[in-house]
Formats: sequence, structure tokens, C-alpha cells
Amino acid sequence: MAKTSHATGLHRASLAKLNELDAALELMYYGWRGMTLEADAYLAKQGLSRPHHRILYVVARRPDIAIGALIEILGISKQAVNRPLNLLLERKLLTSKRSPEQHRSKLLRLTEAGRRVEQRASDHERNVMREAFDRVGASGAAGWMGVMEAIADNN
Amino acid sequence: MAKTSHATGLHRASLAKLNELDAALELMYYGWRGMTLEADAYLAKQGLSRPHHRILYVVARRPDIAIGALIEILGISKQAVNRPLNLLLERKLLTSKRSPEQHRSKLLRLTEAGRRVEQRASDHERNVMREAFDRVGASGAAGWMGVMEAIADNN
DNA sequence: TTCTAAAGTCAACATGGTTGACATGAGATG
DNA sequence: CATCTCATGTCAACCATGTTGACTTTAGAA
Repeated sequence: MAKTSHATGLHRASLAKLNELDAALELMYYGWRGMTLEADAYLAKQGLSRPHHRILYVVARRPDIAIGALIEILGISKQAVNRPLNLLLERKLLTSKRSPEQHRSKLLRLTEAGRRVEQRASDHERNVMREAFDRVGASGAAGWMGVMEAIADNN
Repeated sequence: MAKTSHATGLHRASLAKLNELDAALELMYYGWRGMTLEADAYLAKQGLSRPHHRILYVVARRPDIAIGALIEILGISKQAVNRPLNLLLERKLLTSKRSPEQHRSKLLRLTEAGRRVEQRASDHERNVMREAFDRVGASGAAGWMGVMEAIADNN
């Protein structure tokens, strides 16, 4: 299970710290990479990538979401959503149907296959998080959540 | 200072949690975005972006680094490094010189202007981190570091 | 019937990354 | 000296992900 840092050609650099908080910046960078690495590799095997996963993730948690709402949550333009979304529909990982009362909006849902891909990709990420939380215990996990909430709400 | 979540077109989605750890995945996503948001806006004003900042960041902490070592730390191909690196040299944010004893390698250094840009961009990120750490206190900060180290070393 | 909002589509473009192929410059070795 | 090798530089082709702008289609609402 121990992967070498060279597998990705990337390793946590031993850089001189110019500032007390430099370690935090680097941890954020390599932490993000560390969490997404295996999930991205899995997605790539399926011919998918991060934007596809983001769509599947959101639709899994908001069945019958309209495209407009999806676009707002993803924070990208409808044109940017269009390509990955169409691929997911073609590949039958998603279905879209007109709402009975709101025919304007198309409502998105995962198919069984879509649910499976979403779960497996997200599982890779959750496993990384679970291992990390296990290593530091409940209080460390709570600290992590507190910091990340503060950062996330900075936008 | 309070920015609306709509400024970016992106907001923390109120998504149903299918899994206990979903909150952690979302926090990582929005946390990364939150930390880099202001720095990216500053860099964009300078006509620069994240890859330029990464180069400046590394060279600031490893003066006289050779290009090959830089490539390895960044984890991208030399061709991908080439364009942003050349821009930084043209803009005189970086200098390169042949090493006296190792003429093969070019050694990179920041100019004063480069140091200034690097500091300002990194300051935006550090400020976000500092505020978050202040909000949760030392034990929370320690927990955050522990979790992020575990994740970062997962690669 | 006409107005409007949601969705879809098309074109052009920027950026950041990839591989592959090849040129150059300079130390190392026969 | 000649040649080998390695670090670097450069060029071309390509792909993915995003952008803006312009336009069409669809269908509910006025």
C-alpha cells in the first residue's frame, strides 16, 4: 500500500520555510493532491475526470436537480458544464427527463451505473480522509473541520 | 471584507449527505478554493496565475535551484514549466545564470520584483490560514496539521 | 399571441497540461 | 581530440477545461 512519492513525479518538497505559515500552504497543496490522487486515477480508467465526478457527486445528493441549479453549485458556465454533462448522458451514467409540472427544466438523476462510479470515486477520497482522521483521533478531526470551515467560508 | 458567496458564482452547496465523510470532501474542495481565491485574484491583476506563483514560491525557498530540480518539485513536464518560466524571466521576476562549477545547470533566483510578487501572493494565502487558525486556537490548528500531513503523505 | 426564462448549441479563444522529436551546450570518458 | 551523456531548450501536435458571445429552441406566462 505504501506508494512512493515518485509514482506521481511529485513529492513534498523540502523547502526552506520563509514564514511560519509556509508549512500550512504546502500542506494544503499536497493535501489536496493527496486526497484526489487515487480518485483521479480511478476516474481516468473510466475515461472520466474531475468535472465529471463533480457533476455525479452533486446529482447523487440532489436527485432531480435542474441544470441551472447544478451550474450554480458547480460555479462554472453552462457551456463548460455542457460537454462533461453530455458525455455522462451518452454513457448513461445520468438520465435527464422533463419535469411533469415544470417542462422547462430538465431533471437529472443518476443511473445505477452512475451511482456506482460516483460511489467508487468518492470512496477513494473518503478512505483517504478516514485514514487521516483515524490517525489523529476525534479531537484532531474536529480541529481540522473547524479550520476548513473557516477557510471555506472565506469566499 | 465580507464577500458574498455569489461573487465567485460558487457557494457551498447545501447537499444532502449520503455519507458521514461527505462533509469532509466538500470542506476540502471549498477550503482549497477559499484559500486560493484572493491570491489568484491578485495574481490575475499581475497577468500571472497559479503555475507562475508555484514557480516563484519554490524558487524563493530554494535560491539557485536548477531547472531539473524545480520540475521535479512541481511535478509537471519541462515543456509545461517552460512557458510560465520564460514569462517570469522576460518579466524579470526571475533571473537564471549558469553555475560557475556546473555550467550545465541554470540556477534560478528571484529578483526584487519577483520576491515582492511572491510575498504578496503568498501573503493572501497565509492571511486566510492565519484567520482560520486564530478562530480555532492552537489545538485546532495542531489537529488540522495532523490531518493534512496524513493526507499529504498518502501519495 | 407575444414575451420571457431555461436550456441547448456553435464558434472562437485562453490556459495549462500532455508526448514526441530534435537541437544545443557542456562536462565526462575513451 | 572524439565521442558519449546529461541538462536544457524548443517546436509541433494534441487534449481538456474553462471562458465569452451569439443564437436557437422550448415551453410556460402574460
